[in-house]
Amino acid sequence: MILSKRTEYGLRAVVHLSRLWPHNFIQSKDLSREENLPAKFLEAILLTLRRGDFLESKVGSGGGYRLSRAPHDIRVGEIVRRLEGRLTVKDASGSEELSPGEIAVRLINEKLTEATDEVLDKLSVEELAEQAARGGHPQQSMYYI
Amino acid sequence: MILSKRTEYGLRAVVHLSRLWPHNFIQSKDLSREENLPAKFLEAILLTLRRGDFLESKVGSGGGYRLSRAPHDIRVGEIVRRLEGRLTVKDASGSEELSPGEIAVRLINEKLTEATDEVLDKLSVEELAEQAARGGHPQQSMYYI
DNA sequence: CTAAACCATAGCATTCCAATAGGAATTGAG
DNA sequence: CTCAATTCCTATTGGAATGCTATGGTTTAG
Repeated sequence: MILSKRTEYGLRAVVHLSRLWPHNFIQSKDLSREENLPAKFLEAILLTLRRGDFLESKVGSGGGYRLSRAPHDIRVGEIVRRLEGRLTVKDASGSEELSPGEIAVRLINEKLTEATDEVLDKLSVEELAEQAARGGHPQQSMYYI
Repeated sequence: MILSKRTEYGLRAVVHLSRLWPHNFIQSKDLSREENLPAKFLEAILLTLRRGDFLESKVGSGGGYRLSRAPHDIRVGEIVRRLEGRLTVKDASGSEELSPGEIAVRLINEKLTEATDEVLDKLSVEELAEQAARGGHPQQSMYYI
């Protein structure tokens, strides 16, 4: 159940971008340096995210990327599904007679998909970035200090 | 979040085997025919499961496989983890300083692992086989008819 | 005009996956 | 004792996916 590098880098980029929101653009090259990600690979990933309407870009000299929506309004699941490119839906082959074993597998897949989707959709990019900034702890008390 | 063929076939085999429990052995060849699985590939998978102590085997003429424990006592998660061969635990690299993005990724991975493990460990092989036999519905009423 | 940036496609190296090949070891049947 | 059936074991293959790079086009600020 491990994420691909593509998804991993994409998430890191998005988390980084969410900390700049809603201020101005950051350039791919700078982002790759600051997050220590392979430059050209990152470019391709950012492009995918732009096509998925998660990013806005400004072309030309002085251009760059920024989130197209508030981090609060982006579910982590949207990002992951876009990058992972999993359709998962290759069943639905209709009237085939399935053996109990095949049904069992379908059942497991459904349960897994449901569980992971819930995890990923329950969490906004804002919440994720916040938790990560706190060092990985879900909800450090606001009232401490 | 899709299972590998290896895991899929393994699950189908285990579900099949659970319906024979606790009676006698079934041979790899017959199992592959009845569940329509590639013979040699299945052999390798059964071997893995045996090494994982889920199956007992009898060698030689008249040999075969059977579950080494009651279907009630095998969690689906055990099977899947064995076949999927996931270590997932390649972090823990100690004192490295992680960026927020990296922490975010680790967080997501942890949440996903937790969620999928819960799904898979909540379910015994017996329950899975039963649900599959009913056509995929979790708990058809016992009291109907 | 030109340099800085995004946009786009093609390609490469490596790894992983699904499956097979070929045989060694073991055992039951006759 | 011999033979056939069966599990056990290792190696290998073909193909796809992954991770990444190369190259060049397009747009825009100054």
